Amino acid sequence: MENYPIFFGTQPSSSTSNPYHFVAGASSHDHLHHHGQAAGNNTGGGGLNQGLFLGSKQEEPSESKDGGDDGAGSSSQGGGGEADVVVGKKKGEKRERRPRFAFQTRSQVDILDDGYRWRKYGQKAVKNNNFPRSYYRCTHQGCNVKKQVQRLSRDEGVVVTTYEGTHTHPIEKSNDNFEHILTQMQVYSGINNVSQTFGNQHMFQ
DNA sequence: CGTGTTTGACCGGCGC
DNA sequence: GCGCCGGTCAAACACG
Repeated sequence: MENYPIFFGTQPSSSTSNPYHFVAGASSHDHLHHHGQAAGNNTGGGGLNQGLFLGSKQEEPSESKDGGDDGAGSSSQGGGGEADVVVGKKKGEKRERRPRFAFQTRSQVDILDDGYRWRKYGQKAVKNNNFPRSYYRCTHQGCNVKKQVQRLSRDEGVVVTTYEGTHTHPIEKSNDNFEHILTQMQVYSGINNVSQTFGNQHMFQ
């Protein structure tokens, strides 16, 4: 994998009941997007409709592709939380650029349910990592959003999730877990190492 | 029977 | 040009 601008603060955070701990990467020019419908759902405490996170794009000179152990070793990366992906098939065709957003979570489970339905379409063992990387695709028709889930070999409690693309449809189901996640999600923006905690979903609109 | 997972093959980009 | 490596395909399989 390339060098994603992921900020990763290894906080010891063993805060108990919640299995998820977000440590997300974002640039100083945060441009979070919200795709879910505004209405809440009838789950009482729910009401969170969460779209894909989008950061600002920032080209970054990738160092060495298969350099050191990616993820675990290289923790000093700066920049936005989004990288452009070229999905060009033919030379004549315009190359489609889709946003990427990578973040890391502390989770016991590999699959964190973010409210969308994902279909697994591949799994590969990557170099310098004992754990395989899983490839998922959104099952909604016409929605090309993909995501990769990878666990760090160094710290198996850390799961790196990389979203690619934006959902063109509202979220399918509410997720109390994800809402709970958001409350503890921390974004390390920029060089100042300023962390910011999401307290509510108003952040995403 | 519909939907999602598993898993080896295949392919393209990139470095040497 | 060749080989490595990451990403995707697709057929078989599992499960409700």
